[in-house]
Amino acid sequence: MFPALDPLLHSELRLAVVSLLMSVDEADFTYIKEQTGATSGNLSVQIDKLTAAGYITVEKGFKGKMPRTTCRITPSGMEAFKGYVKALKKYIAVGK
Amino acid sequence: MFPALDPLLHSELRLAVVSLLMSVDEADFTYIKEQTGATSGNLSVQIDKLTAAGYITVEKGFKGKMPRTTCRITPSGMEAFKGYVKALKKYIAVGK
DNA sequence: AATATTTGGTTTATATTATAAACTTGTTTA
DNA sequence: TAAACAAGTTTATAATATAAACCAAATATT
Repeated sequence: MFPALDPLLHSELRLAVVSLLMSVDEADFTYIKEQTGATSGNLSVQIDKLTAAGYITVEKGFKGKMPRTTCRITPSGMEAFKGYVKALKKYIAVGK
Repeated sequence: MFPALDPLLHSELRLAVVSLLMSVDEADFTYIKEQTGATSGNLSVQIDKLTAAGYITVEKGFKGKMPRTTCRITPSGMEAFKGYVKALKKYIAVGK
């Protein structure tokens, strides 16, 4: 009746990050930080967790001389997101 | 862009409990436990939190000689649930 | 030129949370 | 009457989210 919710995605910030990455080809740290309103520390930690899970990839490079961290969602991350949304709908579709 | 999610509802078990109570007039402890698959301890704690928040009410009585705990959602709980669902949709409606 | 500030993060610490394990009280059954 | 069961509650633990503190390099200021 109530399927388990992937704990990696059932987190406000991680869900926002993955949701954002679903809608764009890539996004860098600063942009994600702006869009989500997260603190750097929190974002850094959550990006690490998503990376460790294989849900996103991180590429570190430079924009001019400044460091730049670019994130992308992986096919596995897309699947996980879709699964999470599907599961969640069992919770929020009242009276069905 | 990503609205805050009510932390009281952003919990797998509490969300299941509230979701369940949205769909019925009332439900007792044992029934909720069956439907959610939760352990008694966990359910007891989460029911307390929802009660403290004013999202549900708890009525203790007896069915014959056995104790019975009946839960109902409050108007405030209904509002909170609706708000949570609305906020959540910003996260799961990709590409909109 | 030296110093201060900003950028782009990482690491570490803390406070909260979810969850399970252990316990309690009373009831039914063998 | 003793064992098992019902219906929970309380307490302990492990995981989590989050913020605070820190760091290195680049840029701006005096």
